[in-house]
Amino acid sequence: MSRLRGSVTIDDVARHVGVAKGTVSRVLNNYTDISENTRKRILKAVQELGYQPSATARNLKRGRQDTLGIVIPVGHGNGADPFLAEFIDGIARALDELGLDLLVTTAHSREHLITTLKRLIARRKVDGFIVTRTEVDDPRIAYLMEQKFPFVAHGRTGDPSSYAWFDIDNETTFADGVRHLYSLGHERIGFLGGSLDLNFARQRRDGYRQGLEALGLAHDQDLETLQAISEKGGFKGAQTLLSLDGPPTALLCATDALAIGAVQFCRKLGLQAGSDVTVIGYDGLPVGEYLDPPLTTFSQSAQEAGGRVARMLIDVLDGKSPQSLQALAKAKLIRRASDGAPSMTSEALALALRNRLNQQPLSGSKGE
Amino acid sequence: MSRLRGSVTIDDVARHVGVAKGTVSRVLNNYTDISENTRKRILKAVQELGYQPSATARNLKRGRQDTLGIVIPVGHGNGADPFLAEFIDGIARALDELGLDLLVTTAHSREHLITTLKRLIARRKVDGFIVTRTEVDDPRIAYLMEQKFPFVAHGRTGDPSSYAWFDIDNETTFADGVRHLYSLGHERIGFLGGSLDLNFARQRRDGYRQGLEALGLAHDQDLETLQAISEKGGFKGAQTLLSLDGPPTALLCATDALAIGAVQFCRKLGLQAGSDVTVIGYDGLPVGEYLDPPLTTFSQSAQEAGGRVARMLIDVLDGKSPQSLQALAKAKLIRRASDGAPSMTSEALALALRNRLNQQPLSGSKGE
DNA sequence: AAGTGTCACAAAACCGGTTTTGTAAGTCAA
DNA sequence: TTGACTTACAAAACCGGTTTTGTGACACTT
Repeated sequence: MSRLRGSVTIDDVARHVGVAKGTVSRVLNNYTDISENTRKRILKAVQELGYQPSATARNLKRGRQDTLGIVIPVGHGNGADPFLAEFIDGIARALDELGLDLLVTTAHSREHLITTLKRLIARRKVDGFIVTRTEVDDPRIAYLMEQKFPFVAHGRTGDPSSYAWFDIDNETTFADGVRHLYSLGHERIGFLGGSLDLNFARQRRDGYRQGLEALGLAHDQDLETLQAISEKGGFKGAQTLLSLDGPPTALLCATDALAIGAVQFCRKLGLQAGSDVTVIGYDGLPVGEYLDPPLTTFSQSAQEAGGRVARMLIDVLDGKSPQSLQALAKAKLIRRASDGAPSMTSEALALALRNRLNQQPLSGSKGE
Repeated sequence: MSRLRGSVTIDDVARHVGVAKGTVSRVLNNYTDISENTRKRILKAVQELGYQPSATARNLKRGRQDTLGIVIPVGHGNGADPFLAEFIDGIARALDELGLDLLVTTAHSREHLITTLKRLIARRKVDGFIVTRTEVDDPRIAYLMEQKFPFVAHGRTGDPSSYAWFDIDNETTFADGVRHLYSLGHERIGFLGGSLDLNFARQRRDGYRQGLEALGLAHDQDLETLQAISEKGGFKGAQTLLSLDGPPTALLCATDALAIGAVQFCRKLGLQAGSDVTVIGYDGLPVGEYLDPPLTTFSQSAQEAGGRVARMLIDVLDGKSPQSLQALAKAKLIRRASDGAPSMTSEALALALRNRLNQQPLSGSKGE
């Protein structure tokens, strides 16, 4: 595996002009102690020979890689996360303007996540990390802080006080969601969430509770269900909640994937999402617009978030204090057609559901 | 932006043991001319000090980066490509096993694509490239071949004879699609494709034509439409084809995004996809399963393709001849529910459509 | 006229590894 | 016993840059 690309080096340029290589370097790095004449000759030679400095050699001396890293957790669900794809796009765009690059690796378990982090740090392949999908008690963040290695988190952990992060105000967003549903006329509002290990899932659940409390609505533990964050999980969650004696007339879902599965369950029972049952998601996935009914969802621009986080990390590398780099954004409700005033009360819904279920016993989940 | 990570160097290890640093290097690289005793002492010190070699320094000498690059075209559509997300996952997994990493950059125009390629090559940040979404006449591939820089393409170009590639047999797949539709009873089969600059789009169109010919069906140019590869494009394409005097009873779409838009158009007109009109996509997007109706589609494993391509690139770097690294795979039809026997003839469909269109004039496209 | 700066560049050190070259000590055959 | 090989390692060169140090030529004071 040899990669002996016989490319032009700084020595070639120096020899071509007849100066020392240090001089060439100084010209290229805009030092002032070079005569105009020499500068021109060197620049011309650089042009002619098509010289570009080797990032590796430069990095070795500078101790910097001009490369940021991101480790993506994969495999604990089905396929890649559409949010992350746009997020990475946003990062790459921001970095491109600064001449930095992004190293992407994946990890399929918690241990592997840390192993990969360690390897990249030890080998000095990156200058800093972007951490996504933070957990309440996140081993990656613990490790990076312990190592004092620069990073920025997209999402917070249980104690977000001492590192840089960018996050959505999940609590407020979900409290707003509850308020929105209440204003539509819903009083029994269900929450379909994900594992509380994930910080955003916990915050969204908390926001849901806060929303209920602010409105003086009773909190009913039965109206909360936590599932795997996937369409399948959404299907099961909707099944759980709608099988209650007093089913919710609206389902606030922690992600679009959950909402999509919930809508599917409704359709399976012949319920119209948007009138018989209201379903709201979160993520603003483009495909939501093409579902039936088009999905009402909270949206943040993943691309924008990526750019923002990348720039924050660069600030950290420039020596800014991480504590001063903490920002909260709000998600926007995109109303499409899966929400609306309830067409029946919880009691009527329960009755309708009982009839359907008797007619048509469930197969448990959509199967292949 | 200083990154003076005071980490352990090979000199520290050498001094700690009392040997020359070359000796340490030889131990770590499994040279045989080291006594068992010395080897043990060095290994112990490495362990104790937690030494890990700097990738940068090693790369400088070796002239190799242990890093592969991928440049993703973005921005000429809406958001990130879900296929690519899984594809990258597949690459990253394969590379992880070999201790290599993946550098991801994005480019938002043709020129930018080449600029980025040039920069990465000149700066020697990567050892080879993976090129995706090949065009019939692809400037990236032309450039890489001219530079003799190692790469593997996912997808072919007009002349795929002299480089390494992995591709789906688009022609056969789409010819099979036509055969499948014919066997269901369809005789007027439409094709909803994308720009012929993209090689896969062209091949799928060609496969469609070949399928018709093999079955002795007439080829009607009106039954082909090319649109932007997006849900919006699919919506417009379906509108175009179904507005014909003799509309197709089945739509073979070049991608899932197109199919999703086409199904939306059908729904808007009150047509049931799967009976009134058959729609088949290509990509096997997971979300297709949760559409109404669940989308019938051709599928290839993006993740598998990523792994395959990564391993091919490593073979190229190891010196294998690119010509010997060319592989064609087949996509599999995943039958869900958007295809079926036609419920009406083309004439009946035309009549039905005319009535709908009079009742309910179109807004042109789905709006916000 | 000698001392002092400045200018513009050369020369060399350095970053942290790998690889080549050199060599003292031990082994073996003649 | 001596020359030829091994063995096991030290020393140095090298990768391609950046940065520090050194220096000759000239201008400018006093």
